[in-house]
Amino acid sequence: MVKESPSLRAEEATGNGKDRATRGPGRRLHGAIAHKLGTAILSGQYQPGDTLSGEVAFAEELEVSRSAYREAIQVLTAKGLVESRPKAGTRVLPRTRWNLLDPDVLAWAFAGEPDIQFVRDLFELRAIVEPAAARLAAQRRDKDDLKLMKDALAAMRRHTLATDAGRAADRDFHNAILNATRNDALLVLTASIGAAVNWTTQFKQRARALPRNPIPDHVRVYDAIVAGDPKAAAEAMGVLVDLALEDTASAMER
Amino acid sequence: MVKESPSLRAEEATGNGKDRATRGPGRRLHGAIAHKLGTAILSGQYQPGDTLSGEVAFAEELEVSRSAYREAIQVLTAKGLVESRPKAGTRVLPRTRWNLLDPDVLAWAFAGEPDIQFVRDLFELRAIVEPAAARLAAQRRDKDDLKLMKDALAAMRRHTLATDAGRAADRDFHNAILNATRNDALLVLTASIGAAVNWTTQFKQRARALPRNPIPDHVRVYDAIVAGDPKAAAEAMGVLVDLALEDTASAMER
DNA sequence: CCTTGCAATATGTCGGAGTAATTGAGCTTC
DNA sequence: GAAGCTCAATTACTCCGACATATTGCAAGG
Repeated sequence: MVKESPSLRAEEATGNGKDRATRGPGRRLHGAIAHKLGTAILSGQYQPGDTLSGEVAFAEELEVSRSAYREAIQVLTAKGLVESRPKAGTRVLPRTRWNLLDPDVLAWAFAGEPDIQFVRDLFELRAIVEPAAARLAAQRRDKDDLKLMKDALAAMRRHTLATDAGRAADRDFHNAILNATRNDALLVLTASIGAAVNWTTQFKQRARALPRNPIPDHVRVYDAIVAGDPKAAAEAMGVLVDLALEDTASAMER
Repeated sequence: MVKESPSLRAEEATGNGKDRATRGPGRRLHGAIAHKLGTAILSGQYQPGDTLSGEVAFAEELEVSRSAYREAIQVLTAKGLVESRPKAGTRVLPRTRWNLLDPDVLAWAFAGEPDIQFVRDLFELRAIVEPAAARLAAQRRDKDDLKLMKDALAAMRRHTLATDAGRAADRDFHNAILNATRNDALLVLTASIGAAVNWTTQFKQRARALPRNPIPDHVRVYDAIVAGDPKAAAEAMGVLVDLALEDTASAMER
């Protein structure tokens, strides 16, 4: 048995409890374990069909109690990543069983080197859903929705997409659109994907300076929604997503 | 506090272990608890902001160990339904935090009387995604995909939608289309929604005899995909979803 | 080839020690 | 005297390790 000093406990031992509670990988110990195992699975370190042999062995290796490990496994099971059966051990399920749209799973998928094919799938889904959302928003928005969009747009103008505040404003803008659709299912879906994709945006930023000014494209979407023109809103959002895809794709190919 | 004789243990006490293991609400004890609490939350029995006060109190009331209750809470936490913090108790999160696209959450949502608005949201999402999926399938399908669709279609003809086998064939047909898109994200999303919606299909069946023969509509989709005509495939799938929505809506209004 | 017994392993249970956060009392300040 | 702040006690979650149980894969024997 090799002591690898997994540093799961070490994090706690440093007494830096505040950080762990506010923005650690998982706020709690089992959350940290779930994060560790989740990223290992998503990164392909464990293949579907592999077995995480030994409840006790794992608990010892990670230097945590069996309870903590068990609760982490419950989390992974709840997200469809693994399945535990007596005697057989805990096995990684085939990819089709994974809840790829779960925010945590998405976060784990993008924790390491994101799979290019998966990123493309996500953008494709986004290209399907977001224009449709813009269409619905153009039909159903009220004054409050428009105000939220306008404010977010103004914030985007003030800061740029290179800053945290700017990216937050971008998220706010898209969220305002989703809210205007009055569709909860659409909201949670796109919010999850958007959050994950924004991870790749930082990626993109790191690769090179922003190649174009995104404001005019956003304004076109906003104007169409204000005008209550569903067709124009969908088309404007379509080009927005396409451009984002282009930028990300070219950034990842280098 | 009312004693409601939770009967979670009683199920085990009857010695009917096989049933619980094969097709119970959740295969395991904590799964059963998660199902119970999950349906209670989804049905609005617990409102967002409410607190499930007391780990020990709940464990005693349900007559299970604290560990089992705790693992169930982990599952709910993983799905974004609740959040546990020391001293404050376990609180139900606002609806926007829920992973509404999680298969289990969907199942819980449809366990009782499904919320009409939510069903409409789901159909709306389906109406957005499935035609787009058909479009992609028409572009990317290969011979094996077509064979799967053809077989499923034949099975649908043999059995009707009134039988389990027929509904399974329907699912196979749609899954074959999703597989042909070569997009995993699309696959898991629509599979989840489809499964949930099929719950309402049984509902529909219970309400009245099937009002129309669904085969011709399916054939139109199939033909368009065979021909490699994306536009026609998307349109044909669009009418298919619309008709399903109509049927379900009229069935729920009575 | 099928059945049966064994053993390995995950599941369920329990109670206690530890820890973090809320609450309210007591104090200080204006 | 009222308002705001500090701090400690309470409270509930969190983690732990050992024990009991049930399921199942595997192998031996019919």
